[in-house]
Amino acid sequence: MKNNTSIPKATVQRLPLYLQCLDQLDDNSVGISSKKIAEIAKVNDAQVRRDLSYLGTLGTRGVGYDISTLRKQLELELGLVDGLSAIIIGVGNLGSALAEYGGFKEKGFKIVGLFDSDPGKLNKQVGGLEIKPLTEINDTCKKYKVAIGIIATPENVAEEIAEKLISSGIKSILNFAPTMLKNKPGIQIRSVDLSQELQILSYYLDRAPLKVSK
Amino acid sequence: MKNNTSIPKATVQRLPLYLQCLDQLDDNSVGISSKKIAEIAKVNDAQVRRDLSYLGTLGTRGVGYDISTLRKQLELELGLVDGLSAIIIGVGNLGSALAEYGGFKEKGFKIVGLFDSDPGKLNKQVGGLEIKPLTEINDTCKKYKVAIGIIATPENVAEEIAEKLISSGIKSILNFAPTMLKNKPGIQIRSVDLSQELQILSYYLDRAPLKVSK
DNA sequence: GAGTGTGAAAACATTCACAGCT
DNA sequence: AGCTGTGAATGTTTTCACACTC
Repeated sequence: MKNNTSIPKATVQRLPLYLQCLDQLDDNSVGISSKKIAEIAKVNDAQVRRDLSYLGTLGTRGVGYDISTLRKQLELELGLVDGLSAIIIGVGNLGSALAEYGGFKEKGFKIVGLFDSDPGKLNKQVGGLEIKPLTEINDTCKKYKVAIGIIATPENVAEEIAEKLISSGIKSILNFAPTMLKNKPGIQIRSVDLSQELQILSYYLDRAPLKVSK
Repeated sequence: MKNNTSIPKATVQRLPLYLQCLDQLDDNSVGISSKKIAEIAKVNDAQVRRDLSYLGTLGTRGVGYDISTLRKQLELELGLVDGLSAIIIGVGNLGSALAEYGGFKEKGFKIVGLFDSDPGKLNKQVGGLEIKPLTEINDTCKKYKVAIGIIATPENVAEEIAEKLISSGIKSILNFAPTMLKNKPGIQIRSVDLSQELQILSYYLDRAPLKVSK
């Protein structure tokens, strides 16, 4: 399929999942079928084929997908090829955890700055980086062409931090503070609210065995 | 609307969001309109009304929703009323962050146990709880009727931890390990993969201004 | 006038089922 | 025989638009 039209949102959400599936293949196999991916990702196999077809004609009929080609294409489509830089604002427990989280580098992201408003934390090292004051956000963004800002501050300052990030040229924000940031045009915001995840689980508690509207 | 039919998945995902919106109302207002909620939650206002209508007839035409009634109903529907218990397995950076994360108690969840396989961590206190060995998971689950298990271990042990949790009677798992857990019938699993969130943001980087399929 | 609740329409997403390639 | 890619069918979600209530 020729790729002019843009990829559906629902598909974009699953692409990282497929990438994860590939990483999880223990054996050194070379090819994989949509059925196998579907099994690991827990989705329908037609779904996998349709999703992957948005990336181009990647598979071989009767055979399957070449793992290395597929991985490359997924990374390309997701824009992971040239190691995006990110900074973390708020180096409390969560911020530290993120700073030391191995998964980011593994997936091609580079944390290039840690920032905190607490003077007591300045110059401390976390995950190999020194904690800097908020005033240096702008410089770091310029210097490293930072693509993504990760907010791990308390909720009450998240909004002003978001504005600071945007004024430093950042276009994408991953927000861990449990607050809804205001919409800014042209800025991508994703929020991960840990409590909300628990709340969703809570809804399905004990109802799981009953028929739930798919 | 009488509520026999079950609430759509997409709606369930948004209910915690609406709850968050209410918490965020700084002023001591008593009522709120779907339009206002929509603005904060960044969704369409008809969506808000449709979603809330699944919980019953909560609003008053011409007036709006009573905030306290609405909050109560949201909490009821999500099953948050009787303070669910959760345990955390893996007390590394992320596990510690979760253990000390205030948002959980605030939203009515109670962390009642921390577990780690590292003997060096045993008996240390984190967030007011002592770290226990994995062998005690089962006892704690029974004693506190633990509803939810939170996995914050390295990926390579996540699967076996999941099985241990299930065999201790846990029906809902929140998985932070970057690995796809196998499906178990009757068990609810939600995964939060931090890298995947960044990857999704990465896709929309610099494409945001272009027309992206909604 | 303001704002809900909801049919009906539109948009989007998933799944089936099979032709076509290896 | 096995597996992809994709029309067509189906299912789900969102949005419109308006009757109805306060």
